[in-house]
Amino acid sequence: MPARDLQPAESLGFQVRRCHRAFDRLLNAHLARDGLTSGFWYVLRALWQENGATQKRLSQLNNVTEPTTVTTLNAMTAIGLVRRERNVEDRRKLNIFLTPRGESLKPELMPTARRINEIASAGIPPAELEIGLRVLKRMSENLSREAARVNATGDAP
Amino acid sequence: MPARDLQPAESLGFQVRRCHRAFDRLLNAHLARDGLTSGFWYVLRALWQENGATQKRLSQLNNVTEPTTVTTLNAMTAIGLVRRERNVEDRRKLNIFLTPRGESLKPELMPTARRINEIASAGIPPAELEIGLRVLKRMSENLSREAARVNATGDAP
DNA sequence: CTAAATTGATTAGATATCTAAGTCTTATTC
DNA sequence: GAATAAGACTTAGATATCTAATCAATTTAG
Repeated sequence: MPARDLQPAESLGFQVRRCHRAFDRLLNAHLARDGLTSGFWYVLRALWQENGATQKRLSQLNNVTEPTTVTTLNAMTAIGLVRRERNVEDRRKLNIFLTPRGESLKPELMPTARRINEIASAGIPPAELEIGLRVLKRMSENLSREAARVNATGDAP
Repeated sequence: MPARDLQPAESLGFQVRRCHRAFDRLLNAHLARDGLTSGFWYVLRALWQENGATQKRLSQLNNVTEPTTVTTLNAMTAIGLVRRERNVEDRRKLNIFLTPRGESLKPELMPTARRINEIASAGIPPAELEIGLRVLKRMSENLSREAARVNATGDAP
């Protein structure tokens, strides 16, 4: 039997994208009141966990490219959320540190993040949320591995 | 007991974003060979299902704003994938139709989409994939509803 | 039946993201 | 140990996306 079309509604890629847009829009709507964006948010969050991370490390944590991180950090430095510090052992590296202002946003913003996750999760059994999270992690791994392979082997499909 | 920090790894919003980046990168890498982008892809897919949809309808299906759809359709029209046709009953509307070229991409691109979903799903039990899909759909609904509410009520958190 | 509100599409301007290429530093190799 | 390769960051240029404001057609209310 011929495989029937993969319907958008049944495509994981489609639904992940759709869900991402929904999260991102609501998150930005909340952050905009403080003059922040979702891009800033993900960097702040990484630094709250791992203050002093390099730009490369931040890129990996958020799964964005290094130029994207550069742009975001430029904007964040300009408004005084973070500062860059040249690493003395390896002068290629820059370590990124939170300013007091960057630190101080944590108690204000963490509840927002929690709240948005709660809104998203409403009415979904905890056991299913846990599986959903596991599936997302595994898919990210699978896709990143394939992207690395494609890059390495010069784009074999 | 004070709620401990919501770790990025355990945040649905974070993992959805991360996974979206991974999907989008791999999809774009494949489409780039045909001079296409993931934005085109989602419009094509919607039209394969619902040829003649209005721009507003396409925006809703893909959960992007109308200006985004306009930009995407301009680019797609320029390279001859779709054409716009003024609706005669309601002249505010434009119906979007696939050109023969737009039609013809389907048999080439559908297997690619299927393949990327397979890569993403590797090693995940079907039952869990199904739950993952259901969770994503429900979260999209929850978040869209909240975004609509926030817009309507003038931004009450 | 006209004035006001709503709707679909667009334009304008901003931010985020990507790829490709460039700079400077460190590591490797002959 | 000088030449070459690799690594971390940056710059340049392109696309996608968003919000806010505008335009034209239709619907709704007085």
